[in-house]
Amino acid sequence: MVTRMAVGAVRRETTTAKAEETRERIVDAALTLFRDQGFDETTMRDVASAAGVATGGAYYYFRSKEELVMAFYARTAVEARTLLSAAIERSSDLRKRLRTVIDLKFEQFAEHRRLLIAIVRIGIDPSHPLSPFGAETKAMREESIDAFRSALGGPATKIPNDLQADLPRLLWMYQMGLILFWIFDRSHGQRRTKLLLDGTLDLIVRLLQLASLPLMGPIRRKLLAILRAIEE
Amino acid sequence: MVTRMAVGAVRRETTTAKAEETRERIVDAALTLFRDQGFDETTMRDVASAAGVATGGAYYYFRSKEELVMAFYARTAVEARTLLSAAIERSSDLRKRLRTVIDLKFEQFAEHRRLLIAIVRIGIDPSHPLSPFGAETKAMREESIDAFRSALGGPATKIPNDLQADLPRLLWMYQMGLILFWIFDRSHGQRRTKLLLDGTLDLIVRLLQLASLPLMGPIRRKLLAILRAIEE
DNA sequence: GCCGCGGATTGAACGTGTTCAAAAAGTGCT
DNA sequence: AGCACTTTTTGAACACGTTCAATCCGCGGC
Repeated sequence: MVTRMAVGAVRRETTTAKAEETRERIVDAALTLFRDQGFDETTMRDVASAAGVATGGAYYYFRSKEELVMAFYARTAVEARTLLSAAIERSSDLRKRLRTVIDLKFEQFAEHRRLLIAIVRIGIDPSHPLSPFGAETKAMREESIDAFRSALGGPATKIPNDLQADLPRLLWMYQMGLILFWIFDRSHGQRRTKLLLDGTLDLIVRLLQLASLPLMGPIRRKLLAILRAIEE
Repeated sequence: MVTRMAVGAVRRETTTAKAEETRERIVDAALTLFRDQGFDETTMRDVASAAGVATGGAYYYFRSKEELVMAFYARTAVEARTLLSAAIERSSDLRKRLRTVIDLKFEQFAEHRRLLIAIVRIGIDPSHPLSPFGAETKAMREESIDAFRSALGGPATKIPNDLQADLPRLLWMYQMGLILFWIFDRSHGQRRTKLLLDGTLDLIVRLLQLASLPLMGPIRRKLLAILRAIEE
């Protein structure tokens, strides 16, 4: 029998402590090298020798070089869970709560912009096993979406009933768009992403307030109808 | 002195007719193989032998395997220009004119979905020399945007003045989003993309009509302010 | 202490995209 | 035709991601 991790190579049921330690050494070596010299510039031979294993050593634990990047993604997801549950509650304003969720992701990613370029190249294709849109990463994705659900949960902004169910997913997609923009934003200190975030978040909160107006009803329903039509 | 093509390898000023013919043979071989068996599944050695040149032969004309894909992109862009100018004028309704522009692109791409996956992987990174968002492809991009400009030009739908300048670019970005969705749409006959196109185009035309209402003024201006802030 | 078993590790080898020095083919001049 | 020059073509070689048969290691049973 074989167990499959949320993100990770196919692993046998039993693993020794030493093996687990080797695995960690490989991830550490890889992420450090990726961060310091970039994904493309880092050789699997580099990773292996930094981790103190043979040339093909990493392939016992990871199916590919790309999968090593996903180990980073998995690490930050775990970290985010604990950090967020505390932080969200601290503000009651919807705008601020959404900011908290988004800012945390950016803080986590700040050191690893170059690494994320690789993630995007991989992840843009939903049929790739490691895509953030694919089946294999569903658990992680749902957790990220849940962050937005709890950010929406608290405050008094009235949200139309028909929007309730889909809004967290929509906001998650919005966040993915922001991250994409940020990765490729070459303005100083990613100034432009900040402008985009400030502007669009404002706009979103405002639109949510307007969304209850009768005039917006048809448009809102249309939008939701489209959204549902294109889901499988 | 060296001239640089819109999309293509660095070329010397003088080229013989025979060289031009070799170049064409390589492009033909590559695009055929890419279409029939996919980008990743096609070897540069395959391309070379199908084109009747030596292993590294293609690298005299193209900087990389990826650049061969862009040759396809360039071909369709040239083709689109002649097809569109005739087609757009035939209908006066804004919605139909936009449909014409978008449908043509999809018709051109229909046979080459697998090939476009490679384009997306490359093009998603604007710092890559061959990205459709990058500097090297600017001429092609502007031409595509122009198609939307002329689609907007004719009919009587009133468009707020401040939107006029940016709307073609916005619509082009919308089209890029659609294409991205289409590429990865695995529903039968890309049914879902069709639904998305029908739905969103409706929505866009309706929003454009609403955009002149006084209530929408602040939101419209906000949106435009964001758009301008994030451009370089 | 030794055996046998299965998880863990090795490193040579494969196929790939790409490079490059050398050879060939072409061009213009005398 | 012969020569100098440039453009084009060649194919061996390189570096990389990846595979896999062979080997090593640790542990339970005798």
